[in-house]
Amino acid sequence: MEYQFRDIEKKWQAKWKTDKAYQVRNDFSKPKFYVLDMFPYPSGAGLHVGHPLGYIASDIYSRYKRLKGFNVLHPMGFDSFGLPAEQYALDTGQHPAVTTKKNIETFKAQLDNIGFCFDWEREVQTSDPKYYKWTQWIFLQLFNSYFCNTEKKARPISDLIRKYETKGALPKTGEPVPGRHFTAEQWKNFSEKEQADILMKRRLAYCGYGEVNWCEALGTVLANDEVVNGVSERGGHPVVKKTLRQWYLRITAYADRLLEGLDKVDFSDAMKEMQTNWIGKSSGAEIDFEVKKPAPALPEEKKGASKLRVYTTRPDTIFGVDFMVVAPELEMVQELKSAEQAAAVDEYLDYVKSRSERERMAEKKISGVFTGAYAINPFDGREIPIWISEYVLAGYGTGAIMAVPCGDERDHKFARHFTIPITNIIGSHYNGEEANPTKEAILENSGFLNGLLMKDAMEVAIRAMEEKGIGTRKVNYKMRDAAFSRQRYWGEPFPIVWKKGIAYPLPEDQLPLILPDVEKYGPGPDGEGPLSNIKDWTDRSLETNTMPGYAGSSWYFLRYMDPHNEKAFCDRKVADYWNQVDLYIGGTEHAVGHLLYSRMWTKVLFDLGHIGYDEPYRKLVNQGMIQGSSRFVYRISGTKIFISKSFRDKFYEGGWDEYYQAKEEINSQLGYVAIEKDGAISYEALSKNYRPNTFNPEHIQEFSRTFKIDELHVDVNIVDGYTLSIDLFKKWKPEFEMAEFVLEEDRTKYICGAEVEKMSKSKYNTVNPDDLVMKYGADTFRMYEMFLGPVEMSKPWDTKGIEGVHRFLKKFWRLFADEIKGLIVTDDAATPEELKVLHRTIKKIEEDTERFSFNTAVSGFMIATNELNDLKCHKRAVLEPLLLLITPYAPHIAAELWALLGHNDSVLDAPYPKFEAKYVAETSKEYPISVNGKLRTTLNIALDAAQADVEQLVLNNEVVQKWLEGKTPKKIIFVKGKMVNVVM
RNA sequence: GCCCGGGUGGCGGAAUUGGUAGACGCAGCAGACUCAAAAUCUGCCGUUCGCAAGAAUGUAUCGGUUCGAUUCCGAUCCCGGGCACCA
Repeated sequence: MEYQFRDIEKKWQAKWKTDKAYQVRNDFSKPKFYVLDMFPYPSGAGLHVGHPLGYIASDIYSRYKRLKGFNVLHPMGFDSFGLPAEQYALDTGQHPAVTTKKNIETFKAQLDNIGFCFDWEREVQTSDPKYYKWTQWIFLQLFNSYFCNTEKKARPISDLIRKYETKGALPKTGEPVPGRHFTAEQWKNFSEKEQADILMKRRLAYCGYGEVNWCEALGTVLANDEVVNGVSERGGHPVVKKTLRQWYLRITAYADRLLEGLDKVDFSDAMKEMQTNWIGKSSGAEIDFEVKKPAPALPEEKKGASKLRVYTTRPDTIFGVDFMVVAPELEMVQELKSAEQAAAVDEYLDYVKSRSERERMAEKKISGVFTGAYAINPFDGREIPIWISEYVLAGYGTGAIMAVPCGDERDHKFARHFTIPITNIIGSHYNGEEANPTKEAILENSGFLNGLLMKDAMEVAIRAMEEKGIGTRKVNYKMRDAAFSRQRYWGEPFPIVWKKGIAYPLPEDQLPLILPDVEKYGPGPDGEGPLSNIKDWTDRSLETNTMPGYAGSSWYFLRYMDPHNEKAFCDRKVADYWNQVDLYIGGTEHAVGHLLYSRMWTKVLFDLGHIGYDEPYRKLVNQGMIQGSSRFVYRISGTKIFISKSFRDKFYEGGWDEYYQAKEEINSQLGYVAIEKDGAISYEALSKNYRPNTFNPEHIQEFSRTFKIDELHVDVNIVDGYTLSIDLFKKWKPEFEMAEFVLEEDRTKYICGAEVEKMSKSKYNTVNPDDLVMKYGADTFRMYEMFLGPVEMSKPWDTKGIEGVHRFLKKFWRLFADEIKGLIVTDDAATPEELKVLHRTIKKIEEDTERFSFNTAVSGFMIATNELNDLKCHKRAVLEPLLLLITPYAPHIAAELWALLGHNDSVLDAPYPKFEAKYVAETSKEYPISVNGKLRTTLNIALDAAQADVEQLVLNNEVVQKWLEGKTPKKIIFVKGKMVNVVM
């Protein structure tokens, strides 16, 4: 009876499917455990070996928890709205729904092949109307809510309306500002449009005009996290700033709670830091400076405000301010420029406009211009020149800064560049060459702050400013509200109707608002989405934008709990039962996108009372990326001659001797002169490899040149390690059919070059899990992916090692069954030694599985199998528990053997073996004995021996005596059951 | 530039967090079985010296704490990831 993994796996997968073995019930009586994988975007390329890594880890953990008696929810679905499907539709005219459906089928087949325990009855697809009905519904919750700043939570917008109707909106202190503040009476007199505009400024999902990241190539806006280095994350197209009507999520309102929430969840430090940096909280002060304009460029009546408000995190440096900088985009620049500086300022503004976001980021040139105006330092009356420069961002703080060159690197460079005198307020901490941003210096030249430590001066300065009424404490965030609309087709339509410029939510009973079919997927007029091409749609005045990719993924974890509910996104009782995701597995690439959005949505749903927790994921594990290990072949340019790697190395890195040697060897192997004396490719080499009808001898001049070597990616699947399979290579592509090969000098192998790169089709370094499952079985594949190393670590894929894991499973099988005799398991009683192996293994596997150390757990199975093999142990008492231990890792082989052992129940629900310490207990132990920390010998010592006896035993030992040379040791150290150290 | 990780054999990686470094696997070498191959099994496998027993040395580099350091501290050098005019 051999290990027929293919038959076994097929059989059990079919059985589990008909038995609905993976069906999960909302059984409130059982303890629950929720394991979730970040669901995939179903791309056309299918799975490669990198994708299942996280799924295998979560699958093992789910199955383990199930054996431990938990009701485990481990669902899977598809993030099926998104750009690539639409791009594909644009190119081919195929409806995204069609291609998406096809891709999902491929994905599911591939996943099932690996034997995951997903309950497909709970599958969700974000592009399914039954699903996006609730995405739209949650959007309406966001639209119909505002963030209450006193309670720090979302509340229904109706509460706000009631407040406006009864109390209006008046400032707590000071004078009301027209346009911002109003009485209840005024509110009632506002037109509907005026009221709607005011409310829009508070809604959690709101529509507004703003600068957005516009990507012309994709024809849509992108959220900040979708833009990397000034180009789009997907496709790398240029991105420009554009002012457009857009929908936004008021995620900034939740900045503090998103930050605080990080303390309650188990994410890696790196992940927490990425989110913290993205939110970018800083505290400081806003300070008003009086502005003095000597010769205004504008007529007196248009002069406007005469105050400049800046934001700073270092109010303690107020006496070190040597100039002010205002962002060029700010309108107040017009008011600030003086008559004689007006031309220079205008010229600079033109220059700034001409520069793209990309240029600005790529070359950080120091540039700027003096406005002609001065600010007055409120404490010493000093006149401070006001400049404009692009290094100050309009969108952060007040768009204006006070520059302290001795303490800030950028200010320092600016001051140096424009030779602005620098005031030193930190004494010897400033060396005149470089700014020093320290907070530890004692202040000098700082008026009433003199002699104070900077850290302490901060408070003193803020208080003084508040007393004078010229400054206030202020917290700022780098994070901006998230752009929430896309001018695309393949996304959720907004359940919004526009009438006379007012956005009305669609009534709930009209959801879902179904995405209509379109004839063409191209953009509509004025940069609007494809939906604007549909007459029926525009006739109904429906919003023509669609929601971005992250809409559906922001709440999907809730839908899995109650996927077929048509009355609610999820029943409250069910949501309470399954509660938070106990374990969430996915890549780090979603750190500042998906994870932040989904945390925000959860908080909103919590605030509005729809669910009972405000963090979606209790623990997050980031699986590493599996990189591709690419292989290269080396072709002499213009020929079909491929040279093995060592020749390329000799040509590239070797000296003249190597060069001539390599050349001779190449010519000798080919049997004709391919490389001439002068290093040119011979006529023969060229003509031999071109078909006569395509090669014109007249072109000989053109072709006769010093040779170059082309480096070509070769499909890793036709390379064994580094050795190229020449037969397969010739068949791989028609153009290689006639290829000639120069082998290594032993003339047996063609060796390829190698490099670690991202796995991708174009680099021919992808490995399809289907092929490996076919060749070695799903169980081997699962265990091998885990064996590769810690789940969190990124590592290059190496197919070679899979043999070792496969050998192990075959050996494991042979503990139970024999080729000739069949099942060889006996009912004999286990020896103490065998029980020791078993219980040591139980302990190890359980600990390793709990702490996610699946690679060492697999090693543990291998060690146990080797040991039992050595002991020739084929006893049921030992093998049965071992079988249960391995079930989460290799469910198919476990199920088969479990059945062979005569069990009728399912191995998936068998009780997990219990570790019993008594079997591994020892009476004596071989102790390492070291002298002065150096290992000298070992001694067998009874565990219950008194310390004095052990000391005597150690001192009497002849090896120890030899090292002591008759001297008495200073002390003898006993390391808790581990070793004994004699200190001289 | 700033902030996180991390540097261990030919390779992937272990080391219960201060206690025999290199588990387990791959690759390699030698051998057994076989007409042969596959499969399987056995032994060796950081470096140096040695026939061997053994000894010395060794976890990026240098220094420190300790009876004892891959682990803790300081400095330096590399590699990976994130952020990048956020005042």
